[in-house]
Amino acid sequence: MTAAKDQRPGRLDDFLCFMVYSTGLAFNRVYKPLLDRLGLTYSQFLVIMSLAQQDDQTVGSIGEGLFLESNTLTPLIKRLEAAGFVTRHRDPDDERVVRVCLTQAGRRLAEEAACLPQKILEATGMSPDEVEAGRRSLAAVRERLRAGASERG
Amino acid sequence: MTAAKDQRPGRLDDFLCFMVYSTGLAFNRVYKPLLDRLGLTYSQFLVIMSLAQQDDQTVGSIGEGLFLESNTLTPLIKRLEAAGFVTRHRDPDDERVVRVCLTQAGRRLAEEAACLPQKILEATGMSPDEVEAGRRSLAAVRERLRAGASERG
DNA sequence: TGCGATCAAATCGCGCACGATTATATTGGG
DNA sequence: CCCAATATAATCGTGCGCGATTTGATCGCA
Repeated sequence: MTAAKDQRPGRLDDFLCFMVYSTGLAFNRVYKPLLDRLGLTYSQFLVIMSLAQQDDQTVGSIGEGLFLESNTLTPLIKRLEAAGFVTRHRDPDDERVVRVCLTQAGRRLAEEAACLPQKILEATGMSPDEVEAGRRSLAAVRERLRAGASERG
Repeated sequence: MTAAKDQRPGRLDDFLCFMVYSTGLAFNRVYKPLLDRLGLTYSQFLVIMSLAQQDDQTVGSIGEGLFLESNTLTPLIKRLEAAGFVTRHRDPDDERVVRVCLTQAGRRLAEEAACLPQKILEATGMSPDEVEAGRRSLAAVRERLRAGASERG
């Protein structure tokens, strides 16, 4: 049994927030060598996947899906443009808006990259049920965290 | 029902990796205003918690617990030192090693900060069982990801 | 019509993460 | 004992995240 007088806080692994944080690091480390071969960072990969699901999006709508804002996305998308994977154009109907589209090279890249999440989960040896259970748990956590934020903000 | 001919990849929310990533962002956003009042970033908070659990650690042992290396930790810990929360000293028995200790101010800070994870989870309204289920799922995911990495690396 | 309010994106500064390299100390084999 | 191998931190460059601010376009209303 645990010593009754032990006043020290629990190990970091006992915190859900740290588990999310450190699992994120672990995912990044698995993705990195695979994405390096495609010339993408993980965040860039997400933008490409978002555009593959729905092309010709604005910076704002990409950000809604990824929970990021223009301060993060603008330079990231410019790097994707410099690499030849996307194009950026002001919307003629509303010059405030920038529309982002996949190039042909971007679509080829998206096809190559689309299988990565599946491949990586298979390589971990987890059952689809295990994966789905974790995903659903986290979706609930994220929803709760965001709900609290919108109450206060 | 879903259209049979829809070949597009699933939404980002269908990926476990993205769920971990975006839940990490959501956690950070909840923690940030609270940690700002203490003058800490989330990573600095983790180092303080690690030292509260076990004081007088080396940079390396802190890194083992947090899954980080000296390239990330050295500048971070120097900022904690500049803020007066920790001290850094070369170990006289092995001058390669740097030992990190909480100051009195650091211990006071740790006491204030220790309740944050609990407080935040309570504020989300999730049941302890829900939280623990998510934590365990992720622990398994992280373990699998790290096991795969050590096989290859 | 004019003009302030609003909105979208971009810009800026800071602090992580992390690969690659470097500096310094310790260890071990001949 | 010496020197190569190893170990520990530190340093450097790049790309996020993000708060705060700025730039420029659109909207609304008097």
